Amino acid sequence: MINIMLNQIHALPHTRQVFRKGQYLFHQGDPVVSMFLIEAGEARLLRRQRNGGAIVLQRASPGSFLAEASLFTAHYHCDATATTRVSARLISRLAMRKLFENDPVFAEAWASHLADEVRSARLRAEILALKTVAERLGAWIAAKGEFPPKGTWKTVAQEIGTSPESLYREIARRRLGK
Amino acid sequence: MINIMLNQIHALPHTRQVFRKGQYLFHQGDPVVSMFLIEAGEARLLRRQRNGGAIVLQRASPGSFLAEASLFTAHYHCDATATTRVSARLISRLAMRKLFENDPVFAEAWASHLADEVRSARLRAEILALKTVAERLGAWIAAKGEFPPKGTWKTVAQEIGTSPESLYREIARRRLGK
DNA sequence: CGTCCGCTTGACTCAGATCAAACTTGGTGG
DNA sequence: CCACCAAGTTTGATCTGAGTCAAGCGGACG
Repeated sequence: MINIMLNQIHALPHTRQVFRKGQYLFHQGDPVVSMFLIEAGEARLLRRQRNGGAIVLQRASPGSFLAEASLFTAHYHCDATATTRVSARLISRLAMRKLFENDPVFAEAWASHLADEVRSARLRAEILALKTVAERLGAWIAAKGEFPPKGTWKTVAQEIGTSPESLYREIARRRLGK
Repeated sequence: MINIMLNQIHALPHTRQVFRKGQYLFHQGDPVVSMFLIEAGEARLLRRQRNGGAIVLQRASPGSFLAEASLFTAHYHCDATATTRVSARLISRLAMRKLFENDPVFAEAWASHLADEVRSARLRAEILALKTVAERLGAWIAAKGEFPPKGTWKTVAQEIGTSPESLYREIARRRLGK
């Protein structure tokens, strides 16, 4: 289902573009002409505040779209920057909209994709709302269905919003039968 | 736009149903026959684990849909329970799908609604990933554009994943010019 | 063989959770 | 009008989970 969607999208007119680390993919206020499908690296969607700080709204890694909401808005509401060197596929927004309007199968696949994103973002939020590392790891395992394989621990620590050291300790604790 | 969608949805065949606190709205595995629009109270979507614990996947408050993803799946993947007394509007899933398939305007509105949900869920996750209460409150204010009005503080504390006391202290700290 | 990176463990420190106790406020009913 | 109750707010005291800094270990890879 999701693959059908990706196939259809890949068939659309597009270009590839590479961004240097720190470079902007687009700015708030820019007209939306393309959808960004990240192929390598990491890009962030963020809103700058007057005090200089910035809130991150999305972290897009390879395989994910950068600002899904931009399909239906004329201008961007946020900035997007590359946190690493990024390679992205730029797909014509107009072509994607036409596809959405004329092909109910694609429309359903897209809505379904969005619903999945909602689910996973909410799950992440609920996990992060837990107070202890033990609970967060427990929830992560319950959600994924498996114990995180060695080699991914550092990444998992980031996902559940804790320091690598704390996660290592929690894992060690579990090994000792709690 | 969102209002158009709600109007269209309200015009669909539906029934209203009240659930007692603790009652299940549906169980994992049940066939999806209706979409739930919460009108009063709070309902949670959750996945139970073998060890007895449960992970919350969504917290639906008045005005929001309970399991958006269920529009496109035949069976529920989770349980839903009422955390308070809940009044919900049950909308025929079939009717909503037909509307989605035949009315491009509705389809767009629905996808747009989902994109918004994605945005806000991701924002919540990013806020919860911040380490200090000061940063979380700062991000919350930046996102909402206003200081939380008195009377809502306890709720805000919950939203940003902290205890009411800690939030009160942080607010007091801000009053003293940082 | 050296270097990098992920992992491991120890020691220290501190933000914030928790418990507890007052005090404000609004609403309710007598 | 007042007694009274419930909720939200304040503030204090205490305790603990986990972030941080630091030092050491082991495997992968050029």
